[in-house]
Amino acid sequence: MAHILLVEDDSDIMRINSTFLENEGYTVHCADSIQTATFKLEECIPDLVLLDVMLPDGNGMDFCKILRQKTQAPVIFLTARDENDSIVMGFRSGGDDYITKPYDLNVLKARIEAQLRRNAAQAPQHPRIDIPCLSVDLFAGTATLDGNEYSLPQRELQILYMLASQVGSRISYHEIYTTIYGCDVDDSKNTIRVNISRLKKHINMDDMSTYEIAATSDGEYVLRRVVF
Amino acid sequence: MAHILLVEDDSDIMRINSTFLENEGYTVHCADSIQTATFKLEECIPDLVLLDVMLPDGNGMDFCKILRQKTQAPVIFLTARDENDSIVMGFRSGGDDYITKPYDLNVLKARIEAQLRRNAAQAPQHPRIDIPCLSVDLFAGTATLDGNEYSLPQRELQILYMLASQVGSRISYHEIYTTIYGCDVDDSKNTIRVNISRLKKHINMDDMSTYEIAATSDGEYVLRRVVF
DNA sequence: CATTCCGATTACAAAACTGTAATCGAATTA
DNA sequence: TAATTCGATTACAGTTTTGTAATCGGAATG
Repeated sequence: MAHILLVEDDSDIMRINSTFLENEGYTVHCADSIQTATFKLEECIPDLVLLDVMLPDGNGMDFCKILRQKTQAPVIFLTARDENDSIVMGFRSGGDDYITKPYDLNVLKARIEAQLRRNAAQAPQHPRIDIPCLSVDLFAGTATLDGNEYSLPQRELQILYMLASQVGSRISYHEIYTTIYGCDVDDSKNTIRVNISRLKKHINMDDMSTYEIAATSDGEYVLRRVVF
Repeated sequence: MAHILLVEDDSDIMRINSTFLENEGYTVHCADSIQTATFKLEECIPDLVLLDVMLPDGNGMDFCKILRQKTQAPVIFLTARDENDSIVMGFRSGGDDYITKPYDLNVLKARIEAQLRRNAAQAPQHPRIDIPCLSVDLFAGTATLDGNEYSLPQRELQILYMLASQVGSRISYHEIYTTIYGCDVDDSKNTIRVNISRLKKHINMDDMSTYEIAATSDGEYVLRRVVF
């Protein structure tokens, strides 16, 4: 379950909140000052921060800016003030939500859940190329051709990625080599040839596949769709 | 130099255009009908297509749609008609530009260059994570920490990519394993541990680095920025 | 202080990767 | 038909990668 860092100097509120949140299943780390909070930040990794604006040794909003260098965890401000200016400043300093005291504990819970959900939702979708019948997933190191997935070694993946990112256009072996190796050498042609050969075999690219890798007479390659 | 497929049934225009373009350094493939053009498409890989709208065996715009299944090469329509309807239809069928006859050959040249430039310009920028002092390039298979670039093996790269994509948040070894291997097994913890250990050594991550990989007591990892 | 526990690191061996070189094979030319 | 050329494929060997198992080392516990 998520870890919550609660920064609050009023001991009653602190106790009520932490008890409530622990009962809800959260792991709660408490701090009653900016100094303590800074220290806590070193040992716990909060998934969310509840931050009182008025603290004995400073302003919660200022602390929020510092906090942002350490974590992207959502910050919910807790405050007695509900002037619009204050709210605006809270968001501007990097806050994600703003709750004014007194508040209902179930509202607190709902807002916490909303923030955590939002954070979890930003699914880390992998960078990939997706064209009909062919996709290349750089993260997974795989290619899917006509429904079959193959995991490819780096060199073959890089070449297929380059070709697939410009289906139907010529790419010279020279360009491929330079992009992959950062420089060019005499024998680059052979290296690329061998790796393309391996690639074709690896992903079972044959007459039945939707795509073919064609070589032109002057050292260029093209991934092209075979249309019957 | 670029290859141009010229589809035009008027033999005079054909000759003038192809001569001009060849003198400009392009390789020109000629077709005087849709049938011939379809055939040519199999043997040449055009970087750009000049397409007459009125052809003996059909409409150039219809052919354009078919052509789009084979290549993303820009298509420039050539036509005597300059009614707006026709132009709109041309673009709608997948055309990239529209030139009305009679036209100046230098205008043709300029428009061709513009299309080719545009196509080349869409630089295939690699998917990467970029956060201060750390970047991960999935295409190149490299990571740059504090200015030093290291090329990493797939497993380490995958882990670093996951951690870097959510700096400061907890990620369980369970989640890492599942994401990378697609399933989970009993001994997943050890595998991840070992690979993280390798990763740290590989990119020289130490006390002086901007980031550290912290492990929590319940099997979670966090990439976090070290702030002094 | 001895013991236990657990995460981090290291060791190891099988497997995979990959550049280079050799071989093949079809098309072209003499 | 023989020779040649050149791209595609295969062979090979050194290196890297990687899961598993062993070892280390600090903290907690008895």
